Amino acid sequence: MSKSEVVELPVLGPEAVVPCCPPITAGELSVPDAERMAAMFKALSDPVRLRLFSKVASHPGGEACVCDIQDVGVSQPTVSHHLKKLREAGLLTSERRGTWVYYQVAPSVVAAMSAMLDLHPAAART
Amino acid sequence: MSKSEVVELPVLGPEAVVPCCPPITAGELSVPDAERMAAMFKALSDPVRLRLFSKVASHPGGEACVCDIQDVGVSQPTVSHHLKKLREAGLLTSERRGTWVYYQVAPSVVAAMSAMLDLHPAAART
DNA sequence: CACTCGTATCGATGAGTGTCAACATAGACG
DNA sequence: CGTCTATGTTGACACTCATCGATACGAGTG
Repeated sequence: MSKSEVVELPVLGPEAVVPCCPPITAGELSVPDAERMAAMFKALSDPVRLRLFSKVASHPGGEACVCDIQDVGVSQPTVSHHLKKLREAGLLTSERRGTWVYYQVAPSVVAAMSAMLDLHPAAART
Repeated sequence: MSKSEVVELPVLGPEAVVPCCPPITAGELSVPDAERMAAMFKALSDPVRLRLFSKVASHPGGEACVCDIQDVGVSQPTVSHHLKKLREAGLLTSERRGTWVYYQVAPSVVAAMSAMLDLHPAAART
């Protein structure tokens, strides 16, 4: 997991949601922070999207072709629609290689959630 | 309704949403797990709810009176509606003490998120 | 008991969302 | 070029949701 240490800017739009947010228990969230965090949670608030994200994340290298993950019980346009939403939320990135399109977990997504939730502060400090 | 009993919600069944879920990167989520996790994320996918939750969580003892947190820019019925949703999602619990109603962060909510995200596995395995 | 304050519920409404069928686009291959 | 496969886009529809005003309930207080 050495590559996920990098804090590079992925190919996100101008309104990427992921890089954000103070710990949730540290104090009252500001309105902009709350909106950013809510947008991120909203992207994961659908069971189909969650399963798609999970399938990509659990694939070797955090990368998967659409053809590998599209069996989630909904039609192909719906899969494409959900993948687009995950992309717009900054949780996934996509790349076309030949015939197929591959989706990757955006770098430092889980780490951003970790910071946001301020988990195990004692362990994190030491 | 009883006096101090606030546990009569018909919507919140025996299975609250929070206690759940394998790590998100460990493998493909099962459909029931995805639905549970999505419900939890959905409860936090609204900026107003996120700020309400944050206000409760950042109060001393993880507890706050509604009167202390209801200034989030929406009307009082809307605040009540959002608090109800957070309650139904298992993220908050409520208790009436005299005139005021106090909301607390449900135990092990953050820990559940931690397990779900598979953060700091060494520390989380305690 | 009447009045007031804090909180929950109801009903309505406008905005948003998940889903699909149909169509469009892009690359591979003959 | 034509065609096949893999994804994305569009338009429509049913459904959910966030919000509010009005109202009800519950607990103190005079």
